[in-house]
Amino acid sequence: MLDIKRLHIDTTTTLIAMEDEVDRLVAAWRRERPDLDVEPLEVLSRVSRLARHLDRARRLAFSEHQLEPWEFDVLTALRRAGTPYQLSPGQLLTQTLVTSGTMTNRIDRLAKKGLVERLPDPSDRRGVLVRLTDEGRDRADQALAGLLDQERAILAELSRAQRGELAGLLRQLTAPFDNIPG
Amino acid sequence: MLDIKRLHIDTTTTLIAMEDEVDRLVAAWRRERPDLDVEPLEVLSRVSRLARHLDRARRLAFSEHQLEPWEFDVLTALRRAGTPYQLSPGQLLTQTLVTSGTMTNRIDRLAKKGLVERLPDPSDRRGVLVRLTDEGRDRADQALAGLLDQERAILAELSRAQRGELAGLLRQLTAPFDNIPG
DNA sequence: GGCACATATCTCGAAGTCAAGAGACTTAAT
DNA sequence: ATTAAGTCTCTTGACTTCGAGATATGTGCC
Repeated sequence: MLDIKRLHIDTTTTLIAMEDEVDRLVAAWRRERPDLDVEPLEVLSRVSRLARHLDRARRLAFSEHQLEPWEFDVLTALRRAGTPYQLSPGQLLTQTLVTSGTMTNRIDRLAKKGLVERLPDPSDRRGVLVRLTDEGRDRADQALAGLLDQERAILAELSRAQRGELAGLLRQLTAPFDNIPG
Repeated sequence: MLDIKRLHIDTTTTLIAMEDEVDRLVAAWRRERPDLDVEPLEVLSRVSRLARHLDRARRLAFSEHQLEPWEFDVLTALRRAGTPYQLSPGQLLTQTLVTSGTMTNRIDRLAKKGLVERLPDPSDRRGVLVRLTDEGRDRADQALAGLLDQERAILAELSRAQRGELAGLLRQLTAPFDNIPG
């Protein structure tokens, strides 16, 4: 059985690894189900749990700018599109991985707050274009800066080289999902 | 600026790294906001996106056992506790990272399906103990085996050593959240 | 042109989550 | 004993999401 904590110590050479919830979870499964190989949990349970912690941290970071995470997701998708900061609702939903009903609702609420506006698509009368207002762009830019500051603090646990390595390993796992449409 | 794809190639030595959505997202930010250092996104956006993909995959794996992901989370927390498979609602919420209102609702629904039962705590009359029924235990065991099979398939992208390294790096990020109560 | 099918967006109702607070009980200090 | 503060669980109401279907427009074939 692979001893992951030991490997970790080998790579850092300075500190004893701190235990986390997943170490306790895996130990519990090995006690209760010694017949099963639970090694996959060492990676994927950490991914899921870390994502939950990140959601909470993001919510906190955005609250300083009076933005909800879902608002940030939509505004930054438009911001990344570049000037004139316009996308169709359909393009927005493929980027944010939500359903069309949800996106309609989100656009309604963002428009009511004056952060986006709906325009008729000149080339397709079924369609609509969603455009970022100036205030929407500024709010997105400010929130992004705040988010990056907070993420840097979380990642300070790792050296630059370790962050690069981690990003590369994660890419190997995400690439199949992102490239084989699933 | 750190070139993460290059680092990745160095560590694998066999394959060209495939691009993923985060590479495209980061490239868009570097075009639109060249003044910002968006390196943190290389790690943490991948964590969030991978977690979303995992949620979908888990939902699919569990549907073969007529279980929702939230049901699995609660049942397995009890299963891991070991015989007699009892925990308080409070212990369950620290393990599943949901709020107390949500947990009350979940216990209600699981009890209605006959997978858990509520018992008065003999040592604290404010308290309740939630106990797994025999059927609940069997369903949890079956779903866990299915989940592990699926996770092994996702992780087949990585060598055993890479999985160990990834687990160790992730632990360094999760440990502060898990140990400093946040 | 007219018909069938595809596409884009919106509407609506059901379901789950959260946050805040209420109610019941425990603990510790006086 | 009594009081105050703390703990544990449940209740409530607002909010967001999803999924299915409705409406309007576009596209291609005959």
